[in-house]
Order: sequence, then C-alpha cells, then structure tokens
Amino acid sequence: MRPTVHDIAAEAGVSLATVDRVLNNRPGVRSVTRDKVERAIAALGYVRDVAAANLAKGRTYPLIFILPAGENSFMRGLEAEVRAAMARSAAERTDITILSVPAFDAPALAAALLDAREQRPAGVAVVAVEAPEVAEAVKRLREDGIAVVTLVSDLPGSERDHFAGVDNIAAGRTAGSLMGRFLGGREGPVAVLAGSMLVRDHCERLEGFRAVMSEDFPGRRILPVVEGQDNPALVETLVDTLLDKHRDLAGIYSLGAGNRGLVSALEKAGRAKAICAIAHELTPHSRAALVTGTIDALLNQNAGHEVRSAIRVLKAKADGLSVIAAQERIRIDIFLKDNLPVEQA
Amino acid sequence: MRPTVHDIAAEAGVSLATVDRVLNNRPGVRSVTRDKVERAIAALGYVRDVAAANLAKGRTYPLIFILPAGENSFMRGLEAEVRAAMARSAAERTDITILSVPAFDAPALAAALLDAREQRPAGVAVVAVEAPEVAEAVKRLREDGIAVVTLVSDLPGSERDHFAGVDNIAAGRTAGSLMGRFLGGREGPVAVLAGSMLVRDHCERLEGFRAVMSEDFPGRRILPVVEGQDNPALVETLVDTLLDKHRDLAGIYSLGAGNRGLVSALEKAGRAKAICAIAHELTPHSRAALVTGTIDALLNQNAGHEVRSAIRVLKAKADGLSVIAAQERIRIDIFLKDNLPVEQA
DNA sequence: CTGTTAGCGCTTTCAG
DNA sequence: CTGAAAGCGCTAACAG
Repeated sequence: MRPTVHDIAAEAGVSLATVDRVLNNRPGVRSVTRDKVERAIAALGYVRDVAAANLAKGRTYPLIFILPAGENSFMRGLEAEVRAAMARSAAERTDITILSVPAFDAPALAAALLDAREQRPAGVAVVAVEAPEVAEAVKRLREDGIAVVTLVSDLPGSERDHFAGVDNIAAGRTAGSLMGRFLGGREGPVAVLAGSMLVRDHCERLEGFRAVMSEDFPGRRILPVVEGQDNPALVETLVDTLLDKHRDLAGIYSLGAGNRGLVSALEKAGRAKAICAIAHELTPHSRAALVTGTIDALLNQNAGHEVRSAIRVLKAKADGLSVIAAQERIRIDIFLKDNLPVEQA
Repeated sequence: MRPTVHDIAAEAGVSLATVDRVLNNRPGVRSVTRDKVERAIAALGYVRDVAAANLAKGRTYPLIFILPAGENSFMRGLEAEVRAAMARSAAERTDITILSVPAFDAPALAAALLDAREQRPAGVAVVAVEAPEVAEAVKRLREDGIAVVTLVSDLPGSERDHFAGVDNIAAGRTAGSLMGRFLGGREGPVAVLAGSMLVRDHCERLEGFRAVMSEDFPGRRILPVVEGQDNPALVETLVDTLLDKHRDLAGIYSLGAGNRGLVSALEKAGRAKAICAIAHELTPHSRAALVTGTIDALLNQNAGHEVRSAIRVLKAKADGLSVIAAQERIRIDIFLKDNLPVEQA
C-alpha cells in the first residue's frame, strides 16, 4: 500500500494539518518542523493522491473560451470541441462559458477579453488577433491573476501564459515541401491564398511556405498572396480570377479557410485534377474534396487536442503549476485520401 | 451544485446503500425500489463522480504488457512508454508488469500469455504474432475474465477485446500514395522491404501499398517483397543486393524495422538522394536519416498514445465497461523533414 | 505555530 | 431486501 498523509504524519510525529501545510507549502510552519515532514515524505516516497485532494477541495475552474463567430467550419468544429468539454465539466471540475466575437476584429476581441475579465474566471482561452489593444487586454487579465492561453493563433510578445496550437511555420514548410515534391518537374507558378495577414497563424504559414520553396525548389515562381478573409464566396471569386489570369497555374496553397470557394472554383473551371491544391483543416467540405482528388493534401490541427490541452494548461496555471511543454505540443496532421480518419458519428 | 448520492437517496426516499446498489446494478433490490431510484437519478440528472468512486473503492488494476525483446528501436520506445505509464501507476491506480519474449516467436508468445494468466491480472496488452496457438492462449485468458488488448500488431479472429494500433492497410496505402507522387514521372521499379510476413501489421501494410500502386500508379513495377526480420544487419545485406541488382531502382518502401541497415546501404552506395525511401516509425536513426534526406518520408504510430489507449481500454474492459472506439483510434502520423516534432529530453 | 475534527462523494461492511 | 455507519486520502475551519 502506498503511503498516505497519515503515514507521513506518524513518521514525522506531527498532525495531519501540519503535513497538509507542508505539502501545499502554506505558511505557518517552523522550518524545523517543515524539515521533519519533508524528510518523512522523502523517506516514505510519498506521492499525493490528486483525485482525493480535488475531492476534498471541491474546487472548480470557471473558464472562458473566446471564439470567432461566422461559418468557418474549422472554428465551428473548434466550438463543438469546447462544447464537448463542457459536457465533461462535471468530471473535470470545470465550468466553461463561450464568448463569440466577429472574426479578424481586434477592437471587438479586446472588448470581449475585458468583458471576460469582469466574470473573474480562473482562465481564458482566446483565438487571438494580433493587435496592441488585444495584447493590452491580455495584460489586464494577467494582472488580475487570470490565466490566459492563446488558441490556434498566437499573440507573441504578449503576456499570455501559453499557446495551444501548432507550429505554423513548420506547417507552412510542410505544405511547401509537399507542393514542391508533388509538382516534381511540372511547369507553372504556384498561387497562395490566405485568410488575413492580421492573424499570426496565417503569416507564419506563409513564411514557412516561402522559405521552403526558395530553399528547395528555387525554380518555382510563387504568385503574390491573395487574401480571402476565410470567406468562401470571396475566395471563389479570387480563385476564379487567378485561374483565368494564369492558364499555366500548377498549384495552389490555401493556408486559411473558405476552402468551399476554392473547391468550387477549381471544379467549375475543370482544372481540379490538373492543379495541385494543398489546404488546411479537415472539415466535411475539405474532406470530400480530398476524396475526389480536387484537394491533394490537407494539413490539419486537431481541434479536440487543442481544446483539451488549453483546458489542462489553464487549470495548471490557475493553480500556479507549470506544464510540461513537450506534452502539450500540438502535432501537424497530414492527410491524403488514403489516411483519412474514419468519419465520426 | 450537482446532485450527489445523498440527493438521489432523499428524492427516492431510500438509503445511500440502496442508491449505490442501483447505480452499480448490484443484485438485491426489488424492482419497485430500483424504479424509484432510477426515476430520481433521471429527474435530478445525476452523474457519478468517478474520482470519488475510485477513491472509495481503492481499486487497482494489475496489468501485464508482453513486448518483443531485441534492439528494435520502435519496440524499445514502446517499452519506454510502458515504463512511463508505470511511473504514473499511483495516479492511475494501475500496477504494471512487463514480460519480454523473443520477436516473431509464436510458441514463446503463447507460453508468455499463459504465464501472465497465472498472475491473474485484470488485463494483458500484447504485441501479437499471428498463430493459432497465440489465439488459443488469448482465449484462455478471456475465459478467466482477463481483458486482452493487442498492441501494434493485431490478431484478428481471436477473442481479444480491442486492438490498440493503427490501421495498417491505410498506412500502406499512404506510403504508396506518397511514393507514387514523389516519384512522379521518374522511371524505375520500387522495392519493398518487410520484417516478417508472420506479423499482421507487416502483411497489411504490404497489402495497402500494393493496392494503391496498382490503382493509382499502374505503370510502376513493384519488386517482390524481401524480409529483413527487423534486423539492421540483415536488412543492410538485402538492400546491398537490391541496389546492385537494380541499377535503376527508383524507390524503396521499408514497412518494417531495421532502418539503420537501409540507411547505411543507401548511403554507402551513394544513392541516398536518388532513391525515394519511405519508412516507418520515428526513432533517433530514422529521424536523422529524414533530416539528411536519405529517407524522404516517415510514417509513424505514436507509441505513447498506443500505450495510454491500451491502458484505458484494459481498465474499462476489466470493469465491464465499453469504450468509445472512435476515441481510441490511433492516427497515422506522416513526417517530412519539415514537420518533425521537437526532440524530447 | 500546531492539532482536532468534520467533511468531499462514493462504496462497503454488517446489522436488521 | 434495505439501512446505518465507517472510511478511502485529502483539505479546511476552528481551536488551542
């Protein structure tokens, strides 16, 4: 049987309360006593039963998730994952609220953060837009002892505790590597389609993509980036134009959302098979396009992992604990038509 | 505050003990009483606090992992993950033992299973070798109420409760898809290197690979499969021969282990860059070869995920609970030099 | 500064 | 068949 607080109290010749004080390094213990207890802990190889501690504490973690509104499938999937986490709230001792804000709107986001602050949550997870006022709002939250985690898109240089998302430079590089190899010796330029250069994740993907293309495939021309605001209708128009203007287009890297527009444009132009398309995020639409071959490869971040990681980190930070960074690293999934996960119910 | 057993006892007008009997559907409750309690549970929307239940039960799960011996890096990594899980034993209420058996040795594996059975564990996780005597041993365990999960390599048709591993047909298809696209119009045949056709995972990868090559790249010649027993030295000799015999070799798919041998053979022949190599499992060696470009792509199964999943499933099965299959599905990771995870300490 | 005591939500004897 | 009471390992008042 593994040792309990009773055992260590007995071993150290003190009471349970004192052991508890040492364990949770609460003040009010003479250092001699503290030493005795610590020796006992070490001697018995005590490890605290976290479940029992939580039960006794009855602590819950009020958490707020701030997500962009709109019909972006990835974001709606992310929201679904947050709702799934809400369903597990009881078991995980969390109490989650979702706040919705317009996409790519820094003032609205800053306001939402301050709004969240009023509710005095233990932590806030936010899909960031890169702007000084947002960083400033994050700072205010931190000053109030509220843990802040950026989700999907980061806010470097701010005081956020952690970023729960993928390495977007690596994602862009991966896209570039696949694009270059898939095209092989085929002639023609490659177009790049982003959502907005206001969000960090899109900028970083572009940076990684360009880096690999120029390092490993220097002969390939990359067209200037086009911004579709993650809006399918706008994306479709933009791609229509691209296809029309560049009859020899060899590939398209879509690093943002709105892939429905990309897919329709390619298909109606009858160039779905001829053009190598690489996009991000596995959604019902992008999945279908991968299966038919309109999209050749899909990079994905697992929204479920991101949400669960954000929650774990927020809870840890709220308790002043550190996290094992490596363990919270989010992988970049690569999907081809051949390794698609089975569809969920 | 969410309802507790007390609330439902009060609501139903019975005692705690009766509520508990109903909750865990233990016998000795009149069906009228049972109904009353169940109505109360439904009315209050009660959800049991699993942590508290475990605390009260003080239950632990003795588990046995049976792993192949030898210096196969992937298997040693798997073992390291099992040891990591052992370190978490206290928190997870598990008590894990590792049994080591010679690789690809069905009689030894069957004996080990029977050996494990003597220790009356709650569950056994085993890297299977496909043979009737192994299936028979699994059956004996199940008859004794011991949960059995196959790990990495499955034993279909046996009575194992679950398989914790990747879809190896999909893995083979993915390898084929990448190989076909990476080669593009380049001429030359593709070689396939396996460990042993006695293990299910290798057979399935081969099947998937061949399927995609014939469907999507019918012009490409696939050489007969060569078995390297997951042994680097043997693999090296075999690849030496292949390289010598096929001066126009365009690609190699290594679907088993022993990649050290593959890498040295390619490098010493000076054909590392010219030949497209796709292999399995991220190990220190394969990682290095991916970075230098000797290996072009690596398919990987996350050993940590597999071990944790196996443990979750074994615990659930031991308690007679079902698992959400989708949640326990293990993904196939694809690594290029550009999306390698940061090296762990 | 330290100890006593009463729980957290659930399970488990042991009586009745 | 049902109930009362003790306790899992830990924490939190409240006394001393």
